[in-house]
Amino acid sequence: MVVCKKCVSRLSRYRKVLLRFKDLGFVKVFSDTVGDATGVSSAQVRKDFSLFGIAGNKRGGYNIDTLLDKMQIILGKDQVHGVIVIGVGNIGRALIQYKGFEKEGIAIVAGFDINPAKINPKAQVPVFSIKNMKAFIKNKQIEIAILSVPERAAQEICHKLVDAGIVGILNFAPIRLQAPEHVEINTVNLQVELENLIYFTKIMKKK
Amino acid sequence: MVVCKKCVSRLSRYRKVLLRFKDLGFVKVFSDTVGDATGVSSAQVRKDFSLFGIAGNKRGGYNIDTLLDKMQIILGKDQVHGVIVIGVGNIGRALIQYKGFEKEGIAIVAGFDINPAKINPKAQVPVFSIKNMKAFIKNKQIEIAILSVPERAAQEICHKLVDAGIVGILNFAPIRLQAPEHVEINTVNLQVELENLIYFTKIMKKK
DNA sequence: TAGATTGTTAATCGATTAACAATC
DNA sequence: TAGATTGTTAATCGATTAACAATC
Repeated sequence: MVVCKKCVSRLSRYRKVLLRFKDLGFVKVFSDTVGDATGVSSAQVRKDFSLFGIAGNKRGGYNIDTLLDKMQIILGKDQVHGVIVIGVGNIGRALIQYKGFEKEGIAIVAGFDINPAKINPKAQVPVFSIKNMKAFIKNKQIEIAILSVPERAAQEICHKLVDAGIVGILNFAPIRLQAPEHVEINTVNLQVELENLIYFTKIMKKK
Repeated sequence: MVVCKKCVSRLSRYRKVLLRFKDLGFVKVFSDTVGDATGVSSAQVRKDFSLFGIAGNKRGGYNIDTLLDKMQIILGKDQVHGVIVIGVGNIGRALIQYKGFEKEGIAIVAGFDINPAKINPKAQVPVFSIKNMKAFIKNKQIEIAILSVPERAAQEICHKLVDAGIVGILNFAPIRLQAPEHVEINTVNLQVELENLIYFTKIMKKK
């Protein structure tokens, strides 16, 4: 088995519950404990750990601090990752104002918008004109961008981002972005999520 | 094969591109066309269609209007679904203000918050106290809720929602919610998405 | 008719789980 | 030591793709 998106997402979630366990004063955990807390089978937990080169002690489980140290490195938590937000509309503004990522090594460092009324270089998280985007990305060596522009603008801006050096995009526009192989794109499509819920709740009622 | 989340999500996406094709004046499509536009294999498209009981014409492809009519029904677009937002913080407010779902039969009809400062029953999308949540849900027969409260409050409110009759939850809190079998939960975890991008972009650089 | 596309079956692929030897 | 848990291999499960008969 090779490292896939799902594996990394599970790793994120393992880390989350391990931090909580540590907070509660625990020192070690078993694959079973972590599995229960994350809704994953214990076999899956062990397999994931071994996939990422994380070892435990037979009979002794896993030491939480050791796990967290390893995960820290794997998930790049040993450095702060600057992230920019393109499109300061409803969603974009929400993400810029959200403070929850800071302590997790993810810093939203700037927003960009085409609308002059949105621009505010003096704000805590400054918002600049899209014209300045490329220079900013190159200058600060930003690698990851959150794309929250209207659908019609998304593909063009995606090209510009890639051109400027962005290699990871969290896309909120409801389209499949075209980008080179080396660019990683995760799309969050809220309408699809809601339609999914509507479908399954409708089905449920029929039963 | 049975209908799974992925299948329904693909159906949503097929519908999206079909609307665009129709807009462009097309009358019929082939599994290949739809596949190309959505990044899915043509075999998958045909399989999905047949799974949802949608038939085409051998040699003649699929009629777009027929497809859209069928999908309309399957995805519950023949009625408006009222959705409420619990927690009017950054994300919650963004969703309440977002107007994009309206024409898709998804209406955000109210917000709820525990903070009196957030309450505003006169707004276009009114925001009420959480105390009124249960009565509202029962009264308006709301089935779907978007949960955008802080992590620590999420599980308790989830229980309350289910108790009031909610059967579908779009969860933005970074935890695995516990709920009865019949309740459908989709979780959007932005931190996990970003950590995912960080991991894969880091890997890419090593190569 | 000839050619192209659907609809479905069988083959493949990948991910998850079961099982158990290794071992602390 | 005896018992419990890891780490890994084999088995299973489910989803995707290939292939092709049916047919418009």
